[in-house]
Amino acid sequence: MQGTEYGDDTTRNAMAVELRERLLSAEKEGRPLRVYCGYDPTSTDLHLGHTITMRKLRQFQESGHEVTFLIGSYTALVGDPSDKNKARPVLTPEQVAENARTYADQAFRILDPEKTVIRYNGEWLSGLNLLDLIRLGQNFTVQQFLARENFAVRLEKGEPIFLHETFYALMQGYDAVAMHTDVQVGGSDQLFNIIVAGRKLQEALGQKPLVGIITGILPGTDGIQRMSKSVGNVIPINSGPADMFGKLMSVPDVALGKYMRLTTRWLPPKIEEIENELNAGSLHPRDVKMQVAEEIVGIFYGDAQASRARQTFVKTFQQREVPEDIPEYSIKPGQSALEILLDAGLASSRSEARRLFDQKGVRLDGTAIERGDQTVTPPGILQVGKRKFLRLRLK
RNA sequence: GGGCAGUUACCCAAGUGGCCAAAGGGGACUGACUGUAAAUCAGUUGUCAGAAGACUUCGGAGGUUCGAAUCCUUCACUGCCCA
Repeated sequence: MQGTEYGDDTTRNAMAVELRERLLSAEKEGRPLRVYCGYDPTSTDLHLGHTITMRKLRQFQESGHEVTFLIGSYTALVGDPSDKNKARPVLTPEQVAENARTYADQAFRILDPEKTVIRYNGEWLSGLNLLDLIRLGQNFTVQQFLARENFAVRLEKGEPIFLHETFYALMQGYDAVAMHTDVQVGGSDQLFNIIVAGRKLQEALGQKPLVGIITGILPGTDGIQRMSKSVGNVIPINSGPADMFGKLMSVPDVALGKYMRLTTRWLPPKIEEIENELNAGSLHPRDVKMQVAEEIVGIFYGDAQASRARQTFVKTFQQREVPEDIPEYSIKPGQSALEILLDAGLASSRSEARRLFDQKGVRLDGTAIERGDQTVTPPGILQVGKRKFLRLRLK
């Protein structure tokens, strides 16, 4: 139960007991537990936050249980109200299909492809008719939904809560039923969907209620808010080793503990020791963060890449050197510096580009270019801000 | 269905006829500094323009006015109260 987080100890203990019982009974029956976690394809990228539950799934996998990576092709059409205080814009089936396509590949950076079952909940949800939905709804009261914090908050603030948002929990609960789930993994924001909706529906439909494994929530690069695409604080799995390393380094120091606990492979005693030394001042937060970054990049890209990413970071940002892998740009004759920025996508408008020049944010081989209408003679390295580089050359 | 309130830039939010490209906060960007792309401090943050200036923007459309984010009409959406 390491790295889990329930709202209260009673639930936690109950779940621990149930998990133990379930493991025993499954063993007697000679079958593996059916474990799943669902992911809604609301964007094309999975991010670090998603990987916490994926690593839990991996643990079950390694103990020989049957793990399903469920893509919420149908639930994504509704949008989970759990992770937001606002209604989520409804996605079109085309968008969902597009996003779903990329998910499985990314998931296999963590999960064992041989042992993972991939399913889409449209499989069974699309077959429900109105009567089925009514029957599902008979198991819940409006009060139960209004008691949920995110709905309560929105109600309080006078923000709209659309009826279809309440379907989400029903749909997810039905997923558990459709797959005869023994164990469901999810973040603590899923507490209601898992513990209330899933278990209740299973019981109502004559199944043994599942055991919920509730994991902690990873804050995003701002260090405070939960990592989520809509907040814009994500570290995507596919961001590449160097970029992932950098993004990890930009996470505020206060979030270090959570990152160590939720995303590294380190064991609790090691983490505690690090924290003690941090508090005592014998370890530097920056150095710890570097270790964390290297560890996490290593999980996804391997140790060699991780150590290269670290070196690149040190060179670029600590020693202010130019990194090795930078995009090239071929200058056209007579092209001004401003036009290069625009054309290379380093500025989105002429005004923005001009501001960068005014703020001395554009440098050629280390010397600031004062005016955008200057022309530049390649070869040379054009730097915009601290982290954008362009290797200029003549066409 | 009826009554009332509201819809402002990336987000939150002020502004109720000219001084409004529009306060403030958040975010983002740039710089300084540093221990890091953390923290802190300063600046920038509609577009086009080397300054002056011009143009587009305050839910949509239309109107009143020399002049509108601000007034009127209408449409759409949201909340609250009543049914």
